Amino acid sequence: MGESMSGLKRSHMCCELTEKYIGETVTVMGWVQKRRDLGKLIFIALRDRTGIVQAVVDGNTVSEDIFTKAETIRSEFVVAIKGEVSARTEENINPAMKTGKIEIVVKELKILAESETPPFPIEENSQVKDDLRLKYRYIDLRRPDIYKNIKLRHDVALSVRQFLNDEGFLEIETPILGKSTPEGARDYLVPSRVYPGNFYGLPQSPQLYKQLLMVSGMDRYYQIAKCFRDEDLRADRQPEFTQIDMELSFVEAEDVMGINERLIKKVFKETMKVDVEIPFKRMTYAEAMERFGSDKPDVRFEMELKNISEIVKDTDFVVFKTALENGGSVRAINAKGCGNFPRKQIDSLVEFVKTYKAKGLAWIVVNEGGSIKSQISKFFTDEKMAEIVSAVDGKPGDLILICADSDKVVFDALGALRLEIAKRLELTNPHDFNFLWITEFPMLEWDEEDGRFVAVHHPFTAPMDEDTELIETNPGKVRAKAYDIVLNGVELGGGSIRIHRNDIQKKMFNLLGFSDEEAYERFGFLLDAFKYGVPPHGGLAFGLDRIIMLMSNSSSIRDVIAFPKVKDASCPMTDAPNSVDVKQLEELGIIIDEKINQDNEDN
RNA sequence: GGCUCAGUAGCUCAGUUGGUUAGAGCGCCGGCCUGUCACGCCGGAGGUCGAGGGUUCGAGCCCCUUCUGAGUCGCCA
Repeated sequence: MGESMSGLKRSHMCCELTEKYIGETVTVMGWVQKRRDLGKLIFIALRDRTGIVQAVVDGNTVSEDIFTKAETIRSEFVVAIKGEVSARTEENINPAMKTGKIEIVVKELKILAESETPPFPIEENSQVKDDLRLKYRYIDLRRPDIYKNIKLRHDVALSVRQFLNDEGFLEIETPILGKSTPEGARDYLVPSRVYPGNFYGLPQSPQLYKQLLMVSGMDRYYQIAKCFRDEDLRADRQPEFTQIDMELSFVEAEDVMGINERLIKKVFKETMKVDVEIPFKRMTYAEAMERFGSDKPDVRFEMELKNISEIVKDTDFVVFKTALENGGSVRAINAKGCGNFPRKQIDSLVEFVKTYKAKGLAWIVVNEGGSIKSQISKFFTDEKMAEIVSAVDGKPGDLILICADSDKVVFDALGALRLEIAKRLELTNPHDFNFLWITEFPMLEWDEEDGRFVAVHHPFTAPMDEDTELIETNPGKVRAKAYDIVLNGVELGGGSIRIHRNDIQKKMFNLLGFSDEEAYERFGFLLDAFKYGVPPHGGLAFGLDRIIMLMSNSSSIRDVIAFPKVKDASCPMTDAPNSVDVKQLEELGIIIDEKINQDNEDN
């Protein structure tokens, strides 16, 4: 049972205490990181969110009552300590501790709460498995590295708010209970009690609301907004996540990008003391695909894709020939210095690209002295082989990897392979922050499954002025006023200038396969709003979690979210989602399928 | 939904060709210790080897099924 803290008032956080407090009486409260009991002398390492300070209980000078109490202390007990800050003698200084030059000589000690032995050690660089950490997340959050991430997240959010405030933005909340708009990601649904059988949709983003706020004349809006997507999880994807969401009136793409460059510069400077150079590099979507096989390239290293279709176009090699005949391409990357990869490693690269639907990889090793070894050399003359090697600037010791297929497969496979090789060779430095804008995205892409165009960004993205004509003639070629911000190969955010003309918006919906009636059914409120004076506007949204993940060099987004979910979107701590009372369901007019009930029991 | 990897003490892991009573470090419990800070020394407890089934004289190890977690592909306008 814990003692009352009455009579004691905390005077300092643990790591506030430095040499300048020597001689002062202070009161600190926190968790016991460690008790080191030397018999008649007991050291207590006391921890709060600022760090650890050492307290010492001297059996010769302290009352027997306090000493006995100190002997019962265990890890993670919550204690209050009042005592005098004292200098450590030279030989007792601990240079590894921020407070290592001082210690608190205990005068009063209260055990405010006892603790069971924690299920895993509370220490930095924990190797404990994720599910256990998440079941006891409140303990996991005591670990300094996770605390640092949560603190960094706070600092970033604060810095963002200050910057946007200075730039004239209003922070405005938008509804969580909204209208389901099943275009794109799957919505989370919330049943309505008042209208049984009807549902709210949780927002995938505040997109429509922020555009309406522009119609309202709010001029500049931002929100640090929770968003929800009912799709499968990944290391960098959670079902609920946070966006720094903004929208501006009377702006062009350049204005939005400019403001966000300055925002990033300020945030990195203030929270990380990192200088980010602005303006960021720009690259069109087409260039990014051609050079890196990705619309979010990691440009910290080269290993660029080279199209060698022209060189090999007359080949009899059936793999290349088929790819080219079907309108695909043959492209290569040069893994510099990897010519010594053992066969097994090359085989594993071949297996790797199969994940991306590539049928295989051709490879060429450039030997010392310039001769080459390749399983495809019998299909090509020495001159052709030399041409291929020189196309990717092959030098002795290099490994050239070639993929032939449809452009999509080649880009996917080689784009991913490039990253995989970089990972194996440790070519990237996580402390380099290499920002990049990707621009001129295609507005639409053809969905084979649905047999219709779908919006690459979203249906409110404006086409580029010079491509407006193409909407009628060649929709697939229309480029959008859309821009993504990419950091070290991770898509941090994206935005666009929106359509602000009703006629173009309707055309867009028609292209996406909606009749006027269907478009009205879904987005009528937006189309109506646009009748009453809509300013040209555009905006952008950052994935806050991903930014913090990269800033903190975390391997998963989970490490920067206080209470994240695991892979099946459940929470091991609270056991959400859970079944509910029949009564609750009845009120909502919901009947659970017998088969589902059966499945749940079987599990 | 597919593929890959993992699951052995509270935690992190080892466990050989299938062969005696399943081990280590840390942690935990008890004792000793006045300068520790990865405290030290002595002693101790702690195991449904994820679960179920099978093969075998014998299974942590082999086979099948299944559960849990992670990564990834699909998916994520």
